[in-house]
Amino acid sequence: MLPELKIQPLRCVLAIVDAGGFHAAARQLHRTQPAVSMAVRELEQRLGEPLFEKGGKAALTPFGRYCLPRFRELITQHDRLSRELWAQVQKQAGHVDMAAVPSVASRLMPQLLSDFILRYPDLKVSLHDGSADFVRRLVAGGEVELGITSLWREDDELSFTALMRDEVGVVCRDDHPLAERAELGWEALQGQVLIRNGTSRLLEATEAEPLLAESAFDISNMISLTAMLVAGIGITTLPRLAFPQEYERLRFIPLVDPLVERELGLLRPGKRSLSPAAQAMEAFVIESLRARPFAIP
Amino acid sequence: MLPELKIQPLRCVLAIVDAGGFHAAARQLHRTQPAVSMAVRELEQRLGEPLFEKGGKAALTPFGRYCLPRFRELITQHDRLSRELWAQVQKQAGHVDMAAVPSVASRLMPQLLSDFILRYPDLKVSLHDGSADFVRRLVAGGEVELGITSLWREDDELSFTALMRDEVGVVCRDDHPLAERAELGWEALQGQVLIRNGTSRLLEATEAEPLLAESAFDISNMISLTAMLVAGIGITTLPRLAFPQEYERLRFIPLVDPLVERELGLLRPGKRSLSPAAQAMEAFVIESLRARPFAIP
DNA sequence: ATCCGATGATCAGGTTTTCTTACCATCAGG
DNA sequence: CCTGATGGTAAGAAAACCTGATCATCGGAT
Repeated sequence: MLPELKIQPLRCVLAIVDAGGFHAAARQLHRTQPAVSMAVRELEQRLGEPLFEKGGKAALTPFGRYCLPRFRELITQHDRLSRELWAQVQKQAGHVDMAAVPSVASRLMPQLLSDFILRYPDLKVSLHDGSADFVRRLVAGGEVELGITSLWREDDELSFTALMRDEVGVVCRDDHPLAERAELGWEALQGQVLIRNGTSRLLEATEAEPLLAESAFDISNMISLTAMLVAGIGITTLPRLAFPQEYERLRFIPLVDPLVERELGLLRPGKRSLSPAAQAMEAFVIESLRARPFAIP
Repeated sequence: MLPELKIQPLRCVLAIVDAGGFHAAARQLHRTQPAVSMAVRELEQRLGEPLFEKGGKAALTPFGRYCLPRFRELITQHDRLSRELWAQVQKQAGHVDMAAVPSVASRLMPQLLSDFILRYPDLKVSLHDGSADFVRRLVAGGEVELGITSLWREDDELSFTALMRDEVGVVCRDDHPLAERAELGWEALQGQVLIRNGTSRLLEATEAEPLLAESAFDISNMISLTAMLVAGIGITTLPRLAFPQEYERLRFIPLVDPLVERELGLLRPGKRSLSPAAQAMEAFVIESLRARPFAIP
């Protein structure tokens, strides 16, 4: 029952009024004059009421005058929306919610994000950080679109792209007997006070697993963990990227027997797609991390 | 550069989401399913970004979720406009500005307007009143769309439809020598104190014109005029419709020699058209006044 | 496992809409 | 009375759109 207004004919009406004539409007719209005429006529009989006076000149009827500002308003809204969506698609606007494991968030993301906003100055980024499982749940639940984390459980809802290797090593104070060693095997750790942490599960299912059973502490908080290490209470194992370089007295000694590595990479929803802004971020992360040491090509 | 969004495809997207599937949406839109599919695909490649996930189910992409409320908003605006214009055309909304000569405004319009709003309960009317010339200027200037008045000068910008005859008569107090006469010729008025008024020009170019030269007063205000008549200061000539019936002591005696009449009718812009509401009023006025005594068929 | 019903996607075909080209009617100014 | 504007009109071409038939996939029932 209600007439379906199309945008183009309305634009014609505006052009006719603004340009002051059918010919001028046609030129402005890159159409021919009859096209404009017919578009208007079609619109008029759809509304059941003429918009322009019949006699020669392009003068609005009272009804036309009534319509004009309303047409203009609708077209304005349309154009605003069109521009807005276009900006999203062109990555000139938008928002990415992402998450990363703490080591990545603190050691890699600052540089990466600063490069990112250089490339996409108009995109906004929110970065959450938390344990690998936390990151996984955020991505799976759709609360963030991307995660940078280590994979530990396959999930066919999610897809993981490995990007970097991160080798596990032993962390101890500089006055520890092992501190000057260039590398270690797991036997060297036997009998040491080993502090477990969130990354210790990387040792599971390796030859070094027995060590975990001996460990006296399990500290998940990084601040607490480093405090204990600095205090010389014990040693721990950490991936290199998680090793807090800013503590001068702590040393990182690679564990070579067994060689334990975690794979850091990008976690994204498996089948579902990403917002344009997140697509940009995804490509950017892959490109950036692939260009770093320890990258997985 | 900017994509031109059409309303229908947007409506498709909403329907798919609301109905939960392409088939259901097609049913709801009275289209076939391929039509819906293609409309969406066309929209997607116009935007350069998919709105729905590819795999089987009808699930929105993040971009689709972003778009959805905006699409909904634009469609709402469109429908509001469509409904509004439709109401105007169907005379279920709108406004008429009109003007009438005082006699008409006070003697005919009350009943006419009350009938009008019964027929068109949702239309609003503004009624101005003033001299015939004032009414003509309002119509010519576009300040009102319709006037009910007497015509005295042809104007090819305006068009006049005669609707009623209104005969001129003499008005005097009930104790005046002429008061009991059933009709008069102009000679009977010679020597009387004649008060001119705004309608006296109707006598110009008739045999009675000499009377005007003798008249001592020219009173345009109706209240003042009746006060003078009631005071017995003189007599005047008035069209019957302008004769103030509510004064018991005043008498109206038709002037039959010469027979002077004014033609009351509807004045409207000549070439230009009327708003839908004014069209309704125009037809209603013509129909109403044609059905009255002294009508001009 | 297999069948079945439901989902969308795809494609050829025709219908409708929309545009263009060419021509006509009217009017104003030289 | 031409001339150069205005818009309107008609026929054919192009584009957009819709339909009907068909296909691939998936999930649940048997």
